Amino acid sequence: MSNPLIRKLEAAEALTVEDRAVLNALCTASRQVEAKRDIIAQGDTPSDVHLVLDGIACRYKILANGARQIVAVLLPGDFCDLHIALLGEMDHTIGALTPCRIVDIPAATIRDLSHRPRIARALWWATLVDEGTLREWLINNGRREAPQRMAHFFCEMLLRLQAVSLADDKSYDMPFRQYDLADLFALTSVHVNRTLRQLREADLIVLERRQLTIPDVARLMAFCDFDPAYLHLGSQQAPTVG
Amino acid sequence: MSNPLIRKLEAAEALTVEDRAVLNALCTASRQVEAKRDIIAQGDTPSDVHLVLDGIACRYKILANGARQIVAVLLPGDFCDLHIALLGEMDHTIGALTPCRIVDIPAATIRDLSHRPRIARALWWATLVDEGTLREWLINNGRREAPQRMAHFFCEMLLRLQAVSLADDKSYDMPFRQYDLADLFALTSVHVNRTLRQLREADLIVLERRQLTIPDVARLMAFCDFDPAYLHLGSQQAPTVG
DNA sequence: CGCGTCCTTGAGCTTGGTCAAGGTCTGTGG
DNA sequence: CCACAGACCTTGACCAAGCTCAAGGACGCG
Repeated sequence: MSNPLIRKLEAAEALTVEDRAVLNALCTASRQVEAKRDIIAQGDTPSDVHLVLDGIACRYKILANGARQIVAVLLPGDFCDLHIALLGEMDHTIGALTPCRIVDIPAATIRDLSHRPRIARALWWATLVDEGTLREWLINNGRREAPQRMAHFFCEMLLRLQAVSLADDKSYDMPFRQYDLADLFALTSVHVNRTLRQLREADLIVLERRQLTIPDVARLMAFCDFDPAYLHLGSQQAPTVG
Repeated sequence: MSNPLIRKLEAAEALTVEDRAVLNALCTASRQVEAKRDIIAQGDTPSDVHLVLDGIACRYKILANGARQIVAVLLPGDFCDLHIALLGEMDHTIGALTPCRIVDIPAATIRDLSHRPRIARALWWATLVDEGTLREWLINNGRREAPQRMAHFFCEMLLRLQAVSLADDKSYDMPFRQYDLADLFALTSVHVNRTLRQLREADLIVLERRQLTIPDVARLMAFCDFDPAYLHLGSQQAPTVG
């Protein structure tokens, strides 16, 4: 099986054989986390960085008023909390949405990695892509109404899941319950439910038994003004670094 | 004059004399941008990365429906668009809020910088801090109501402006018009106006002639559940003591 | 087959939006 | 020193997207 981390980083930077060996070595010991369990909780002062090898997780924060906001969805090959290595804080929680296989990597190991120039640049690249995604989410949640907002996210997930072979042409298994969607979009689950119905009635999506199908992907993308450039998923590529 | 970029990066990583010389050399040629002018526009395919030496700018995107969302506020020492160096895209606009002094740095120069390990780590660190700020904004805009949302941002700006000596104990010049605030918070300017009045009436802020004063900083922070950890501003970090 | 988890729907409400009209402040030219 | 214009702020009246509360319904699993 190919290592999803290597697959992802090589989209940014051609790694050496040795780089790949180092990265593979990181992933030898993994642990299993059940769906809906936390991988690491806010308030912890962890010494490890967490990498998703398999499964789908999310990063979220619970506020004093009890509200939850999901701020990232993590797929195989994604680091949950790279910032711990350099910033040493954990002010969010990482929760498993589906059963996950997780690698715990000591923060010091990540800092060592940053001495390998290609890996360092690839990790920085990954951080920049994450930042771009966060910007799109801020825009999406801020300035699109519920139907377009949800549509936009469904498009993003289609492409990201395709990149890790978890989606086919036009459909994928939904790892989100409606209350997860609510906390992604800063809506309530009641409103998510009604909005999903609208999207279904407009034939923009089909959603049954946790399987999402997009009958006409181009039409859904047009509906929500989706431009995939921010995901940097490969077909269109960044300038290669000498 | 001390270089605000060096001041910022040294918060992350001790740089060598040579590192500092290289960074200083970057900043020799700067240009002036008037308030409300764009520094670089979305759709451009730029070869330069932009650094704010002086003044206050913001990153925003205008959607097809005409709505604007501001996704970052940039202070002296902040890079506007570091991602261009590695991702080669410009899907947002950078606009000057006040008169700004800007340095244009070729993307290739940034990539060269990434061969200096301390600078590379410091830049990565800066990217991670920006990402953390974006997460807080997503949470703030998503799950706090208008008064707390605005209060939270005013607290953030107080600390960030203090870090670059643009704010004193409890007040600073507001670089934002009310419609800028609207596009920061995903509200309308009418609602921003009413919410500002509420905050004023609760004696949480004083805002006159574009000068914001926070009579009781700890009280405002408590009001909006503000925790400054995500800003990673170094030592001075307790709500009560300065 | 019964229970827990999640989904669905209705009725009424609230936060924040829309539209529109004035008001204030500042800079400029007469 | 005044008149005017442009940019921004303020306010009112009304509207709607999305929220709250509450009750059922579907479905998978022990």
